[in-house]
Amino acid sequence: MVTIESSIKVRLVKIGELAKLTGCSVQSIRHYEKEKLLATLRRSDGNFRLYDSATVDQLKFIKHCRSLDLSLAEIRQLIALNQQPGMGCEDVNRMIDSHIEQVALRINELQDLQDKLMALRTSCASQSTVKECGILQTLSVSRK
Amino acid sequence: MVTIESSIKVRLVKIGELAKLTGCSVQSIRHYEKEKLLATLRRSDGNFRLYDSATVDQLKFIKHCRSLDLSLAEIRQLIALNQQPGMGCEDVNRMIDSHIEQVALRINELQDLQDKLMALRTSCASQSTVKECGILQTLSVSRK
DNA sequence: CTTAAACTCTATGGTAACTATAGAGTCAAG
DNA sequence: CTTGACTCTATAGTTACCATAGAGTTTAAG
Ligand SMILES: [Zn+2]
Ligand SMILES: [Zn+2]
Ligand SMILES: [Zn+2]
Ligand SMILES: [Zn+2]
Repeated sequence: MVTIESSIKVRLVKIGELAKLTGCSVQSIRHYEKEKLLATLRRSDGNFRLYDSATVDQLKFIKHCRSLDLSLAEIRQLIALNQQPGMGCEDVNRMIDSHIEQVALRINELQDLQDKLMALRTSCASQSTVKECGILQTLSVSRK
Repeated sequence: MVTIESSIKVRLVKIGELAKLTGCSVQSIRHYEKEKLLATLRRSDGNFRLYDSATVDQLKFIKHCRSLDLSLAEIRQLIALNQQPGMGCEDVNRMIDSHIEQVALRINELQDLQDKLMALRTSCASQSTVKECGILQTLSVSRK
């Protein structure tokens, strides 16, 4: 923790403490900076990154988005939108809708996969040899 | 297509035709070779890869496995097992079981995600501005 | 004041399973 | 024998990081 004198006193934290405050890793934070999701406004004399509490909140926002599996590109877009408070939010809605759709698609794919895997699994009688293993035999036959 | 004279005549295909026969991309095939899943037994005088029908089958096996989302490492293991016909096939069963479990876990994760996304989506009244968008507001609040 | 632990810096390489180039060489038909 | 289609190797890019190396900084204790 570092306290800097200017017109106001601001509590600044180094990257390790920011990581603890938000539950992000230090590498992630540097990565977000490289990807322009998070700015480092100050550096110490020795070139250490210093963050204020607004940045802590910004990173929490990012983390929240990531927990919903939004991509860094999508988060970047949300941040940009957030800076246009007067605009309509249809783009936000569209993004979330499309995300929901992607997730639904993926769930369906995986469910199909699961069904196929279960079917495959039943083709082996547990006490079999490799030569007679129904799983390997099934895998060797191509499907249409 | 190339026909080579040895003790037997063998029909050999180049990589492009192998790709068509199996539905794999040419790059995938070369990638599988680099990853030791598929051997190139012959080359033309000009160094083109030439494949026989056994290799076509081998690639179909790989493709079938990939359609079940088995990793290349797992497929490599299955191929190795296939070459030990006398052994018990418990390892095969274990691999499929563990795969099924992974897929189930992933489905659950995605379902959780889906629920959160739907809840988030309801927080926006469609005709809103960015400043008042419930989605952005929700994302700005960290959860415990 | 000095030293050592703990922290941070940049840069680089790795992950998985490919896709997409670039630039050069090969093959098959006309 | 030319030309277009094909193939070759090598390299970079994809995604969101993690891991490491080697160097410098900070801070607390001695
Ligand atoms: Zn998305
Ligand atoms: Zn079996
Ligand atoms: Zn697996
Ligand atoms: Zn909205």
